[in-house]
Amino acid sequence: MKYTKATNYALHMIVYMIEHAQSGNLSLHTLADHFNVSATYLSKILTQLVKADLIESTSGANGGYALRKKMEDISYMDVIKATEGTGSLFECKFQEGSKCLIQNVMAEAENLMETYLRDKKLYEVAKIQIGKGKSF
Amino acid sequence: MKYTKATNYALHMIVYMIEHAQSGNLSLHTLADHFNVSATYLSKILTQLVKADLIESTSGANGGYALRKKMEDISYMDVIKATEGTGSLFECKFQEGSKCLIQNVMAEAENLMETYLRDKKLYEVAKIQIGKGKSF
DNA sequence: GCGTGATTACTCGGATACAAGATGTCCGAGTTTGAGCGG
DNA sequence: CCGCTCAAACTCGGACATCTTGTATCCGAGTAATCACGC
Repeated sequence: MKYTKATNYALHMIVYMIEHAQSGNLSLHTLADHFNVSATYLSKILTQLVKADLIESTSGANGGYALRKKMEDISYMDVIKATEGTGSLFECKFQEGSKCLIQNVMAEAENLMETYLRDKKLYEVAKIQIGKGKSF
Repeated sequence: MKYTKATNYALHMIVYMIEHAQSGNLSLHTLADHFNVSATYLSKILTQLVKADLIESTSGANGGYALRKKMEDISYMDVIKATEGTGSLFECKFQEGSKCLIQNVMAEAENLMETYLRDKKLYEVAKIQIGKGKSF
């Protein structure tokens, strides 16, 4: 099990959008160029972020993507859930519900990671990178 | 990202082997029957556990699989590493090494889960299930 | 009784088939802005 | 100046194509115990 590339893109995308939050809408093309990804593919990922209410999109000329949620509040977990989907990492195939003791332990472990990532905000990274003048 | 079925099987397999540790070697066929999995497939998983030095296999008549590592010491993480492979869950595709701040945070989160699972031993589950007379 | 060989009960590993999910492309359709043009 | 149309600049979503990985099967080979048989 690995995090998908989509998650990798999405996280960097949000950081980039935080850095350029004052520049108004960012077009798909701009983002795709900057990250060197195909625009059509990137649009799929951004759509996921839109559905998760992290960003919003406006179509038509001068349209594009912009943050929707308050930038200081966007956590790693927000983004990960959007791209990886909700649902536990481990599911016992032998017993239904939470009867499986192994599954309970695994869930506890996942929970640990999850709360950590729910507290960590992407804003922190963006701040630092703005200071350094870095782009991603 | 999800844990694979193989991990699910492997964890239950180890618990079962702890419960039946006194019965000598457990044949592939016995295990496959009990968990209702094809023997050939299960053998692949067990081979991974052998390579991770968690269990040992003896071929020939009366052969089979038995625990190698001290049963009280086998952690969830031992098994997971064996089946899922080592290596981080998240790898930044833009920057090499640990230059990516996002990756560092993700690694920290993973580390949290990992240490938890390294402390948790499968022996605990086996003990409880022996008490209940359960099989998995 | 004692070697020797065959049989039986096992695991090992490569090759391969199959399924699912991640990755990526194509294209047609909808939406908003703004420029151009005629009245 | 107003209103109309039209093109340009955008995003949206479905349908695919492709690649990778997990899941699973088949089969031939190797290994160890045990049984049978002949001496």
